[in-house]
Amino acid sequence: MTTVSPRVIASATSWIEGEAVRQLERTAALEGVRMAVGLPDLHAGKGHPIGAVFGTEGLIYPFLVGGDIGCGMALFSTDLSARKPKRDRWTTKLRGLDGPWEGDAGAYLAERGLAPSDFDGSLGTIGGGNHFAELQSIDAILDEPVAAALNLDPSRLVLLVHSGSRGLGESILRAHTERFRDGPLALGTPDADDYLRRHDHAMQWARASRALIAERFAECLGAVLSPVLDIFHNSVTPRDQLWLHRKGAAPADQGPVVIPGSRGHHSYLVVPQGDVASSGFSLAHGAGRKWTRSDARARLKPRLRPEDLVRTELGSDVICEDRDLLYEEAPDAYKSIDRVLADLQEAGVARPVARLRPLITYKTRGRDGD
DNA sequence: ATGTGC
Repeated sequence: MTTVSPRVIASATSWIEGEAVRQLERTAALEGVRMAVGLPDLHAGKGHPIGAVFGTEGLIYPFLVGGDIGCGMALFSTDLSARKPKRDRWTTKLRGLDGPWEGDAGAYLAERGLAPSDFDGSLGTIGGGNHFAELQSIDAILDEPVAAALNLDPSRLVLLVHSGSRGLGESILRAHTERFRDGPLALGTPDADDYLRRHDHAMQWARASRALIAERFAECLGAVLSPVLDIFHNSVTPRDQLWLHRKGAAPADQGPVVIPGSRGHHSYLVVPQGDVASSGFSLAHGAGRKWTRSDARARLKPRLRPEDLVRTELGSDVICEDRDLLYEEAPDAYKSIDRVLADLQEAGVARPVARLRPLITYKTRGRDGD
């Protein structure tokens, strides 16, 4: 059996944890894997790395997509003026997003041609972990023509939503794992067809949920939205003769993507360029974790109070009433988004279009909703 | 990541 050598898209000065590279190598050695690439935000996950793409032939591995099938980033422009942001007022008005949507989720999904599921009560909710909805200003335009083609207007704020398929994707992976553990599915078999059908449903559910999160957020502020882009970073999809398993990897073959920094740093809108096959048709999906969740709590609790974390270095507000989550998701727990972007630029696979600056990040109002 | 786990 031939083993492919994984490529890591990162300069020598970028810190990549040894365990993440070992996970990349082990995963690259799985049966049927023909291509493995670590993106600059590569970090260790639970057995397999995050910030990576694996191309297989003949087989698919549901665990390489993970439980949050269809997780991704959606960007919307708003009619809110960037010139005089009413940050305090908006921060007060942003509530009620944690609980179930009061509207008819089944009808919302049906309008998009989607069948109902047992998890539709979570549609339009952000969820936990690194998920968020963030109001941002367009700090700098770095590629005028591309920005203009996307109708980006620096005088208006934008809304970035990071969320996925909540309990739905998790249930799909669990059903697979109960029968096959961490085993693959052979393409063309009924089991593979069944998984891919459910996977595609979870993808579209996640996209619909991001749109609904944005609508609920905008409704709190009385804002009007218009969609700019929506991209998946957890998925398995065919490309040429390979099946690309993206686990925390943005597509490089579907136009512009947003790469979020930490909640205290900028995000970048970038456009893929050059030989994107060299990076597995993929780009980084974020800054990447530097510290595990437990490390972040242990290191930061002694030196930072929650009050220090709800206002960031860039002067943005973070709405996060879950104390532990505030530490786990602190900007210091993440690598530098500028380094990640520089690595992609040096590899010749992406160039920046706009720099986005956080104004208000909504994580959670707490377990009781609001 | 998780309508989260005893």
